[in-house]
Amino acid sequence: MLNPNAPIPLYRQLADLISARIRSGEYAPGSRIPSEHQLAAAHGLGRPTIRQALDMLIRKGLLTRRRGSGTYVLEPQQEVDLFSLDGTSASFRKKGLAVETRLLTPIHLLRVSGAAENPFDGQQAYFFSRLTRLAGTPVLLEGLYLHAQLFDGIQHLDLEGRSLSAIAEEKYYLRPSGGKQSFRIAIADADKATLLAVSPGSPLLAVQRWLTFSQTPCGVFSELWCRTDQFVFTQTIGGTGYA
Amino acid sequence: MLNPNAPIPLYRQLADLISARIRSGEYAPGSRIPSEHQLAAAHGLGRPTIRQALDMLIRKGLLTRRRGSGTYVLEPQQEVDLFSLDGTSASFRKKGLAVETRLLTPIHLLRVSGAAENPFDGQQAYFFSRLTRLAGTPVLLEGLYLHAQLFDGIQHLDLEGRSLSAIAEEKYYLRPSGGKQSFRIAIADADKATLLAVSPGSPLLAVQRWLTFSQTPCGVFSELWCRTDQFVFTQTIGGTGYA
DNA sequence: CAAATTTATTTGTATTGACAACTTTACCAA
DNA sequence: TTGGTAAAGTTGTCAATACAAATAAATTTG
Repeated sequence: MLNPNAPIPLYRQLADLISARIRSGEYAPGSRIPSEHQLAAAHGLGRPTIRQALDMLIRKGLLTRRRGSGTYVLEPQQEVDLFSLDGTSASFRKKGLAVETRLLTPIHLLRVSGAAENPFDGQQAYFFSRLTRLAGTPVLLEGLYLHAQLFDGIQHLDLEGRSLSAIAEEKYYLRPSGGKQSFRIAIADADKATLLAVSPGSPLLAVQRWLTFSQTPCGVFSELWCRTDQFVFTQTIGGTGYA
Repeated sequence: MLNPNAPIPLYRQLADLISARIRSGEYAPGSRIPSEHQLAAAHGLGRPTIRQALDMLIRKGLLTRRRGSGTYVLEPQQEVDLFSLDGTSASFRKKGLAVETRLLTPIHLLRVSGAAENPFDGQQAYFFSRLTRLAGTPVLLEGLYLHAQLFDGIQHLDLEGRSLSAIAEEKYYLRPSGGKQSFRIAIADADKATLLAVSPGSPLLAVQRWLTFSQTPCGVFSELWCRTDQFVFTQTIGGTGYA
């Protein structure tokens, strides 16, 4: 089972094993996993090593500990999709509403200019835009800029029907390490009014987002224009970042 | 210095001591703190206890470790204030703009009713409201609801000039473990228009926020109405949550 | 003097052991 | 049957010890 000669430390291997048991349903949400002493006996490890493994999973939000009682599996938390709508489209799908996202501008490399807030100003970046409809009504317009070197070759991939965060993680091994976002009320110009089916001059929620990757201060910059008369822009906060 | 008979565990006391040394500048950003063995000798503690203290500070983003080299103080990161404006007021202070926050409604216990999105609906909760001015112009109106049991006795504390997150942490040992927020465009009614010095019917950014504490699904619910014509509502994302 | 090697230092992993603090279960008396 | 107490079980804190892996400093060699 656990291999002391492998380069991966034992506590890590155990965390992965327990994580797999959670994922497979062997340790169901709400259930209590074996005690630290039991796990130590079962795996032939010391209790501090068990605790290190469990500490990891607790920090990832998979488990919680109750002193005197045991260690319990938490309900799965929805992972925040920072590339787009966050929890919003998932909650709409739960309600059975049709969510449809279509590319407006296919992804291509361009030189960004005259956009002071865009971190790629004066440089090349990949750009694409898309429109999301909710039960047929356009509700979200997005423009995304991707770091040219980090996402080298992405224009050859098919973006339709794929989550950009999945692509970033699976193809480029990239996970955002943090970022910044801003919110303001923007007034719809003629183009955006047409795309979002509102009157010119209507207020739209304008969101800008800067995503940081570990070695890159800004790897993704996105701008979203939302019709909050049609839906509520919701977002999960933090998760485990404040424990 | 450290008191083994105090109810606070030694690793916690040490973390606080090191944290205070960082804050006072004794351990400057970029500098290396004493080694784990040195700290153990200096405080008469075992190394695992030292490591527990340092682990805490590393997770809070104050320190970083380099194997074979030592433990270093990180540049201060702006801590997200989830109780209010996030990074926004700090960035305004940096620009030398006067930020003034005043209580409108003093904190008191009330029974919440007829507010479907308020998690305290049908229950008692502490409530207070405040107005923030930027260079004299009202820009942010807030209403905050606090869990009656979690914040027992808070009405006796002076809230003026104190950050609610500092109070929550120092007085109640509470840190949010996560939460949810929503954004939409609201239309200013007469009251809000007066308070925020806009015309009735003007669009305002309406933010709702639900903060979770470890044993309490919702400990703090807040509603904010922001004039984004006067400032940009910005927010740091995640930080260490995705590492 | 520069490069290579060795030594010292420091963090990373892992162990056995002990006691404290809290929760749960079992048992007994009213 | 209910309430109180004791025992058992479990996590939380803390220790001493040991070796591995990486980095930094010192020493040696060309």
